[in-house]
Amino acid sequence: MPSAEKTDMKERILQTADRLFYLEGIRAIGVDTIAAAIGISKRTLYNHFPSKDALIAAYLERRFVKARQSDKSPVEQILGTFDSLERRFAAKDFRGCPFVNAVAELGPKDRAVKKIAVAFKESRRLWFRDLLLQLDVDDPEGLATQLTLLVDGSIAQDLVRDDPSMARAAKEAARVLLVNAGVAVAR
Amino acid sequence: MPSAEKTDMKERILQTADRLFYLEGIRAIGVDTIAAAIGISKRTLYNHFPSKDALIAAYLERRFVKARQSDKSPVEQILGTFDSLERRFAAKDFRGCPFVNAVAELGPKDRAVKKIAVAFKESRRLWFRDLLLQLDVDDPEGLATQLTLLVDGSIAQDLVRDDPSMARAAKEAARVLLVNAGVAVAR
DNA sequence: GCTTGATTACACAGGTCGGTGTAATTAGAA
DNA sequence: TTCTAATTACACCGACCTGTGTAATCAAGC
Repeated sequence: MPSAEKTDMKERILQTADRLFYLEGIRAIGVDTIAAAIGISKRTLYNHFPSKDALIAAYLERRFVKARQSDKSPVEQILGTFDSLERRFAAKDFRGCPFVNAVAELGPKDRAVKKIAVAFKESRRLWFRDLLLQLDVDDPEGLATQLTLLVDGSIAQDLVRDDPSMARAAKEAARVLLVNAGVAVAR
Repeated sequence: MPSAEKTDMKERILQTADRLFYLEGIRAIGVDTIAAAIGISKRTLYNHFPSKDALIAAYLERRFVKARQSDKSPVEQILGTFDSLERRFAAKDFRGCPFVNAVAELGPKDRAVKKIAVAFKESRRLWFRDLLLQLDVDDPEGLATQLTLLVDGSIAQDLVRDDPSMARAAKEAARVLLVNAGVAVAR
């Protein structure tokens, strides 16, 4: 009973599923493909996940990474978000927001997928909002929402255009919104 | 040889394909489903379209509607875009941007789909840019890009959240960007 | 009435999909 | 060694998919 390898196997399956689901699409990748890519039998995969739906759910939950702590200033963290985005856009393995893609792929009926997608979007909005609260702006809730629009907008645009500069355009717009809210932004 | 009905048939197929592809997803809908929904045989569908891929292409091209003329002021047209968006969000048959969804569904390899998606995004950016040119702003190209980020961002957010107010948040941000560019915006 | 072209029903090919059943095999723990 | 649990190979199921072949039917123009 290799307890270490058992979790490793589950994690290996998840890693491969993550890569294939994200890069090729959830509907485009079958369980056989995932098993073959790892070099395990399909039976083993089904010993760790009861169904493909469960694997999809685990994939999305694993993508739901919490925002990390940072000692940078709130403004730097907010604007730095778009620098990170630009770096991710430039990577050739970037293919949009996995949650938006999953909702688009699986349709409006899949309540489970939509639920986690909403939770993810809201968590990022709250991350922005908490930073804005430290900046004493008038409407942190509304401004946080607007920043998420710029994030998701640049992601969607880069997905179809393959143009990482969309992140910089979003950053410029974010800067204008911050300045308009009375935040002192280094130029 | 019903020449009028022949084109009607092709249009009827396209209308049904549009509805089902958009609402349920391209991969989720088979040609049998489309034919059955119209009440025609699958053979008839294949008499009008050589393959499902051709039907998908026709569907996307039909979605590529040119921007209509308007006698409203450029500012009203720009901000009115977000009012239209909010109305579309509120409709229960709204399910995101068909081009972004198609790219997300069909993967990065489908060059044809990506091409028309890029063309659509660029046409909307140019529509914004031409309006901004009439307003004599400093950087019409960049500002037009930023406006498209707000449009696509609100679409993506509404897709997962089902929250039409995202359009209003985008409109507020757009107003700030316009004011910042020196445009006189009615308040 | 005859011709012509569109449409029909229907079977079917060839493939992929998610998921299961089963018996053999492996490897670690006792 | 012996027991146990994971993994393996592999066949198989039913469902769905895109696409085709065929022969019959229908309707309109001449």
